[in-house]
Amino acid sequence: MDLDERKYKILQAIIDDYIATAIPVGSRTISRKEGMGLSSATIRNEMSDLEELGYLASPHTSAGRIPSYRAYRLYVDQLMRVSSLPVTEYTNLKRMFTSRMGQMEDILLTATQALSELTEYTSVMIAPSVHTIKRVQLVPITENTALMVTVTGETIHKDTVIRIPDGVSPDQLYMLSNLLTQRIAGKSLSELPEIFASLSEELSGQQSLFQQMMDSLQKQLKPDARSLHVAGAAKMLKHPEYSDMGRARNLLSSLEEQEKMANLLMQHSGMEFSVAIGPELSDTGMQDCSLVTVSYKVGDGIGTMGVIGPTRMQYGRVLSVLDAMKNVMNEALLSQKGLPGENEEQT
Amino acid sequence: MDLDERKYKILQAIIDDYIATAIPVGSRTISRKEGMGLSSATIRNEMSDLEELGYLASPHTSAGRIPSYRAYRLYVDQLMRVSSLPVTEYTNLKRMFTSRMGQMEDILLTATQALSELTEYTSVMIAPSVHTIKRVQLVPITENTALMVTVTGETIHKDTVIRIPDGVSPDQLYMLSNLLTQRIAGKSLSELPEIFASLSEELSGQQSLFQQMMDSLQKQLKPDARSLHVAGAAKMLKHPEYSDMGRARNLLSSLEEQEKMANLLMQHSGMEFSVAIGPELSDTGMQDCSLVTVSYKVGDGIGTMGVIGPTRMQYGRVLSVLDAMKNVMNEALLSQKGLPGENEEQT
DNA sequence: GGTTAGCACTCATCAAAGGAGAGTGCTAAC
DNA sequence: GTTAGCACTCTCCTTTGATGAGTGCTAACC
Repeated sequence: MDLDERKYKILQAIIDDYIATAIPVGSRTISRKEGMGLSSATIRNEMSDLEELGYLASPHTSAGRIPSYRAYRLYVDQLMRVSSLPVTEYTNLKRMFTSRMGQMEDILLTATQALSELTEYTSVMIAPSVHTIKRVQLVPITENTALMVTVTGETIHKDTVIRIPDGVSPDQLYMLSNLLTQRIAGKSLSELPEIFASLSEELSGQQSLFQQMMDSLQKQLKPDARSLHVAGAAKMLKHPEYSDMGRARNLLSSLEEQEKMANLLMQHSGMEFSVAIGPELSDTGMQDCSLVTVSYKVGDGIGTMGVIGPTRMQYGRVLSVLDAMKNVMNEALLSQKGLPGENEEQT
Repeated sequence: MDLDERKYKILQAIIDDYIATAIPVGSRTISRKEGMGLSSATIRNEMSDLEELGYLASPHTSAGRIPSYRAYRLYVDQLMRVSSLPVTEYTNLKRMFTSRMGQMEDILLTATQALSELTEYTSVMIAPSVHTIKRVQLVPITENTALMVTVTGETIHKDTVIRIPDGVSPDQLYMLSNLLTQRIAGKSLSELPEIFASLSEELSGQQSLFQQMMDSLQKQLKPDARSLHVAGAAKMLKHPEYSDMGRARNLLSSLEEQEKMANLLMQHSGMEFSVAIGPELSDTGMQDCSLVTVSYKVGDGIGTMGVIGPTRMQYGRVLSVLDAMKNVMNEALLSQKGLPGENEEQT
């Protein structure tokens, strides 16, 4: 079952070649490769073995071989070399984030677009989900409505409209906000129910208001589809595997289903790196794609970004780009706090 | 130069047919149409005239004719009949908005998706831009930063992170917010500079803080690319005009350029309806598309939504869908305020 | 004079046929 | 174990011819 040294080498050469060209690779192509030193006939025999082992497949009798999903799995796990991103590219990337970057949203948007530009594939990103709250404040809108602003980190905040019972003044809302903030700050989602329970005893008569606040807090702490960014979907059409219209449309439709995509990414959340190949994505309708993801941290929140491409993906390149992006984003998010002297890590 | 009754009728029949089928229409097809009562030969003569007048073109000698951009212009301006949306579809549409709709964002998202579903084209939407402010509030985040929340309407609000000078307490921020709100509420962008001038005299020493707030207010009042929604881009691939990969990619890339799209929509902002056909869109890289837009109002803000499709677009249908959507959105946004009894119009 | 039937002509589209090229599998020799 | 050689397979491309839709023109018709 195990492959010997030579088979590994040949398989790697085949995959490398196929990733680069997208055309089935023949025995002669490999035998002519630098450092191979074997005739095409020998390669042919080895290829035949590899096919039997399930690593290669031939589209038809007299085409070359193409790697199977299994081969890509092996490639990613063992054969691939991941070089770090060239310095020039890395500095370019960094520069994109040092210009007038404002909000979290801007950073995510820029990162998503850059990811797609650098890889020539589609990129997806979900904003970090957060689990503790720093501050809650009610901002009056009309007599009977207020905006509930939740600050969950230096850079992340969300809002919902809340209905206010009659006869509650703006100043009362302010007091309430302060009280709530005091009790809630630093607590996690699971602790909220007790806090609310004790609070509503203290401040009885405001049940409906509390209930609303509780509900929206819970909603806000869950990562939602709205925090999903997708960039470079059109880039997929560049790759020959999507010259078939039906396939292309399928893929693009999947990418547009924000909920689905967000869930998919969430599944990989927290994993430092992860690579899902072809059939491993079958429940998402993207059977002939691969998804490479990395997670990044912002404060105590974890976000995930990924690159979607054909199974014949430049895994090595994509991984190095993602790794670089993770670093650059971290730096950007740290410096973005606007608090020189408070940065926890190196600049 | 003017066309007689019969030419109008024939041209209309040709355009209708071409819009429905996307294949060049021949003289026989038209002559067989109900209520035409002319032989193919006669139609042929008329078509020949129409071609000379620039309303028709033939892809090659023995294909039928296809309408020119000029013909579509004429069609939209004079020939087309816009029926209002069938009642069943309208009620379906309404139902989508009556379920648990929360924020403005949700409504926009739903509307954009529905628009694309109903028309089978791509839809775009920008959130209403606003010109007066109802309330400003600073919410402390850390020692040195605060979130500036601006409420500009019952449903619209934006936020930016602001840097706070040392030694300003949360309560001071609250006071400041109230003072600012008092002075600013109901004023428009152009009046802001004076207000700030007089305020900064009163509260000297807080120049940098004021400057920041001023800057972000101005930024917030401008509609930005971030408020753009696009839905159903993949739908374009369904239409035969985009079976050519290069063309399809061009279009999809354009759709991804949020800034460009937002600007394009802004150009049509305020117009009740507008239709831009083919070459009229040439500066956007979508020469062979058409864009139909309508504007909708939310409070004193005006938003714009549109549908992008091939020049061979079902203009009548699209217009009626957009009109219906405008109404439904208005209702949704009114009822969404959560203030029964305060609705300015019928429910 | 407008309308129509008839006919020659044009051109895209489709299917069939044949050649070229790439690649394989097998066999026999090294 | 490795390699050269060769027959064989199958896709891809081009050519060819048939089909059919549609036009433009002319001459006849009302």
